Amino acid sequence: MDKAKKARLAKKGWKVGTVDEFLGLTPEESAYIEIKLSLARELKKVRLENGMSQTDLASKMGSSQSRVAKMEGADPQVSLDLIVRSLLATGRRPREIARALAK
Amino acid sequence: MDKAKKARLAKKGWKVGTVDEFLGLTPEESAYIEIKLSLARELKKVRLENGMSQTDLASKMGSSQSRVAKMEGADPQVSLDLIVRSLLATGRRPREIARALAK
DNA sequence: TTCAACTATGTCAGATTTGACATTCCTACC
DNA sequence: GGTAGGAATGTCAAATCTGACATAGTTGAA
Repeated sequence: MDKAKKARLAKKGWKVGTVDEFLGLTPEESAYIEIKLSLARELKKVRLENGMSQTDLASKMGSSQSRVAKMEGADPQVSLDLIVRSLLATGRRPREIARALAK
Repeated sequence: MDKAKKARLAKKGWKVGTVDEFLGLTPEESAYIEIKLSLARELKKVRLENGMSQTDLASKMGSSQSRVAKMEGADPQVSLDLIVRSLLATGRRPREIARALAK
């Protein structure tokens, strides 16, 4: 089982201590994941605030529903780039993205 | 000539108005580039503060000198992911990255 | 329950990004 | 001049990410 799979399991509630101690992540790795999770949550929040479905957002930014689902789930196969671009597509400005990043 | 090439030229001083009006970028595209530029500048700043060469940083994060140069130059062929991971590798924490992102 | 809308998950071919390498450019010092 | 260390640029095969699709799971309303 690779880290990606482990991370998905961990996300589903199979967490005992902190994520990084369970997975044996370096501080950099877990910080990276935290950033991704923060932005993923922000994306979902913004989308719902605007009353959009994942399909709506996908077409607005030229992507697909499944990829939006993966973004919001902070899937390891989704880049920070894509999440940031999605936030920008919803109208979020860099400053707001910055605020969300470390939240 | 594609946008990537244009952006590289623009960076070299061939700028008249704002970057986005010269290149005909959408607000989202230029916001994305601004973010990348901000983090790229931060990376260079942090590296120099720590007295490291590009080669030093590259080996510290398992990359190569040329890629570090491209990160600092906000090259279109470099992802935000890589720049963020580099910043984390230098010891920057998410909150500090957030502050740099919109600066 | 059935239905419909929405969301999650897995897969894949094509696109993009990666580290590595070679090469060139730029200073600064001798 | 020459030499050396650092930085920029271009290229490429391998790795990673992407949109699209199929499919399965979830939710809520009738």
